[in-house]
Amino acid sequence: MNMDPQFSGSPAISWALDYFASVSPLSPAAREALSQYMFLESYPKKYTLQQARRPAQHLFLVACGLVRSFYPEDNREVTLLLGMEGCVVCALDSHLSGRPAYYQIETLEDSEIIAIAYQDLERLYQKHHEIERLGRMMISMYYLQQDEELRSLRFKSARERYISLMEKQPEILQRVPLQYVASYLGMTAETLSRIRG
Amino acid sequence: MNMDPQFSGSPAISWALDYFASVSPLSPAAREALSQYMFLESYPKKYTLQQARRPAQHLFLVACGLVRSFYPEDNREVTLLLGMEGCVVCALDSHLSGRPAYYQIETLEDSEIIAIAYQDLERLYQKHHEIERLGRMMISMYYLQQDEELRSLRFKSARERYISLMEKQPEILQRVPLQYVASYLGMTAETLSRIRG
DNA sequence: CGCCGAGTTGAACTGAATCAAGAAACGTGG
DNA sequence: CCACGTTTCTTGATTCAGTTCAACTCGGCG
Repeated sequence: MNMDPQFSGSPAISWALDYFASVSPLSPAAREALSQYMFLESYPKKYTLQQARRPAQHLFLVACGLVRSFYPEDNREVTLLLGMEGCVVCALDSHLSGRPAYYQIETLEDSEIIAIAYQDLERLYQKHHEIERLGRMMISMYYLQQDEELRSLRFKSARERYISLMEKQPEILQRVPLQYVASYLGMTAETLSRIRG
Repeated sequence: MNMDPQFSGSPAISWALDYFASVSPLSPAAREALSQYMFLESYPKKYTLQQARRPAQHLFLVACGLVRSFYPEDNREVTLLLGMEGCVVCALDSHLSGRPAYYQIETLEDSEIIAIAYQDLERLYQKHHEIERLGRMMISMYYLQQDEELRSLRFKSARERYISLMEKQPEILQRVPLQYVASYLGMTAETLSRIRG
């Protein structure tokens, strides 16, 4: 691995590249090409990374901190995803469909975020077969996640969904305001509160 | 396009290749390579293409007829997808995760099905960048479909879901027994019956 | 005919939403 | 450090969409 900071970037970016390579192997050339288009930035709490109803421009990787994506449906927000360190968050719907995003994305804590422009990503896909594969693997992982969520909404009760979150991602319950957790689990804040009691 | 039947196969297979190429362009070489691994077969009504709790071996493309995939959850089946002509149906969860499939897949009418072995597909992905891209595009489409379903389950009432099916795929209501349509829409057969009245 | 699966209809039940009011926790400025 | 307003969380009473269970109808088909 090339440790020249010009190419490998900050430790956060190098960590992110390692993460990508663990999903699908990357040659030094692909790794270097990818690193050219990854940008690390800091954002304060409550910062909006992606505005709903606008086309998505970037994919985000949480290096540190916490973000959520949500539908600003009606007057009632519905949280879709709570992403902690190591989580990729993006308005995939917009990226894939080319239409404006349904989702909005914002930080819940001060965060370090790595951004990649979709435009750059498209070019990287074309140029590097390995990166195209990485893209395929990543979206496959998202598909599976969604699949599980769908199953969970269809078959599990509110209480069961809460219990399975407690088992799988207990940290979330510590760090995220309960109202967001509630809508993430597909229930009202009142219901969540009762379940916890 | 090579019309030698050895390569372009039956009209159904050639149609399927055209469909794939419309999702993402395929060079003659990639097209020919893909065609080598596509097999057309006829199945009677009620035939099980994919057994639940077994690893998925094939991806299916409906050339003609009608199939459904469903969870054989508890004693109560839940239909996930009703696929008519031109629809790709597979136990993606199993293919992507490597674990046994949750889904079961069966024909609802006598059908002509094109099958591709996942094993062959993997090799094609590695060998042809264009096919890898096709794979990425296809799964992206699935992701978006699922995304919409999730939104629909979260935000729409039973009646609204029925109406939007009537608008988008009215043929389904003609061809599929209502009990399956009901669970596809995430409601009981009784509820669907009341909504229709 | 009479059986059988598919669809409809009715009555009672229930999980979760809604509406409303209070209690705790939090941050900000004095 | 406390007082204040604001936001977050809890608790209670009521309502509602959709489920469940059970009976009944209809249209084939042996």
